[in-house]
Amino acid sequence: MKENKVKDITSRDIDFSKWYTDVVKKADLIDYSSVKGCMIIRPYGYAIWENIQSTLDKTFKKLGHQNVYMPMFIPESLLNKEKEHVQGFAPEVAWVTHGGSEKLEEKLCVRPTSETLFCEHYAKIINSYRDLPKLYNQWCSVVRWEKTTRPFLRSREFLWQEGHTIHATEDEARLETITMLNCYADFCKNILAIPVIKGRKTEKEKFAGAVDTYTIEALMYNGIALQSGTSHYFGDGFAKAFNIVYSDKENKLKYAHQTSWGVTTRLIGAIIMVHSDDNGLVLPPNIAPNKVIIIPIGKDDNLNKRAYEFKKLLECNGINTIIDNSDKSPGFKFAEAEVKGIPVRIEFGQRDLENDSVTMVRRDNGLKEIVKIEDIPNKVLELLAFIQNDMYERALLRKNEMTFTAKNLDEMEKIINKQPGFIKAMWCGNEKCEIQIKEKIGVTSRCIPLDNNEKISDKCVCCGKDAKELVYWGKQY
RNA sequence: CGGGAAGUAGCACAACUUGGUAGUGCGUUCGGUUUGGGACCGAGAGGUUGCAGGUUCAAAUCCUGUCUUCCCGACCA
Repeated sequence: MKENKVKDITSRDIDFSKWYTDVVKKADLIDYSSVKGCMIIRPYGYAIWENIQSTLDKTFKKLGHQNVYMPMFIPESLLNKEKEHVQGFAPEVAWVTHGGSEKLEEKLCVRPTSETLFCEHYAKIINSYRDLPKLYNQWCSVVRWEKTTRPFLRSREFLWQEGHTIHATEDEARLETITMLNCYADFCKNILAIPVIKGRKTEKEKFAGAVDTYTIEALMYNGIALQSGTSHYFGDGFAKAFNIVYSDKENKLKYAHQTSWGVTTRLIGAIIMVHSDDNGLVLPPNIAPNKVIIIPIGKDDNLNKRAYEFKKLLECNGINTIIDNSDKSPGFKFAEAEVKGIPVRIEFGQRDLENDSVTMVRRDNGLKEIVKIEDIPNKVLELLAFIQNDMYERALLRKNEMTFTAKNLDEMEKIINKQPGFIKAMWCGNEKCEIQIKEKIGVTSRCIPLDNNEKISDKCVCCGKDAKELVYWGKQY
């Protein structure tokens, strides 16, 4: 490996946690605020979120979803309507108890999630099968009073989207749940270059109030798993609690079936922990706010003029480009561009121009290439596609390398002591084993994979009784 | 929420042990010289030492509380 070119970033192989916070700060993604766990998302960090948002929003709309906005306050009585749901969220909600100096008659919870608000609304607007389905989504922030906080991975307020849909039948709702799970998985793969495991959560790990919770699980560089998105099938549980009924074609009253699904700013944490390196952020081209940075070397006016020409040329091809023509030294600019993870750097000086060429450098692997000026737009387009693809392939390879199998607890323990990662192992389906594995080995069930029928063994990894399912286990953020 | 560490200029740190009114480097501003991997010279600006109490003639320094950050656990996207 090359020497670390960036000052003040701890090596990720020496102290991964420290490295993560260093990158977050040095790339200028966030600043801390004076309230614990509440971060200021800086312009560069927010630009990444905006890209995530706009890409997903288009996909949602293509699939027929509409955006709405729900209030941020939930009356206590409303939150209390669905038992499991309250129990799951009550420990971490923030309450508003006063308006001005007046004590409120009923305290208001700051939404940790909006199921109850959507349900209350659906109960009002749904009467007939003709009113179904409703495919709503909202972009907003939610508040969960976390004890331990980390930028992007766990903050007390975070940005997300929450889709809430309601359907006439179970089949239709289940299809929606899986459709959205696939939508997230495809987004991670194609846009964020992050491979994920699609799966179902165990009873123990599922969302409070859900019949089934589906998840996409990504593996970070250090082998720790990150739940990166969830999609829930609610059955008619919420419909019963909130009395959401409709008249079907035979004029019989029926309960509706619901789903909800969401991804959060945590995805930014995933991008960092999957792709970035000791020189800072590495952004997949498809999500990078700026795809190219042009750095003219020297202060000749002509260099500047050419830089703007190149920028214009690239932007005509839809490639966001910035120029660094400050009077910092070239080395400084290179390092700065690397910390920020800009996928392609174009550098040129008088020497290059005399040969009608520029130098292009890839952020992901540092490879340099001399490119003829006339080839610039095509070459950049090609490079961006290569980078996107290579970043996914590298992440996939690393995920696969860090995915192990175990037939019994001893094997599990050996694996986890040597190198954290995903551990595939069979499970009998009994929650007692799940708890025991967590207590003894320190890993939790991540998911029961959807598209993997492998049989590691006939027996449960924990109790040795007949195995029912393959489970991905791992340490998690 | 438990266990540990830390908070002094934008950033990294020194001064704290032994109380006497804050310093270094980087950055920043201005002027100049530079430019192919974090340039150089000169001049300047920037601080009620996280906050609140207490001890004292006197507190960055000692004591108490509190807030924030980081690390390790338990809980969660």
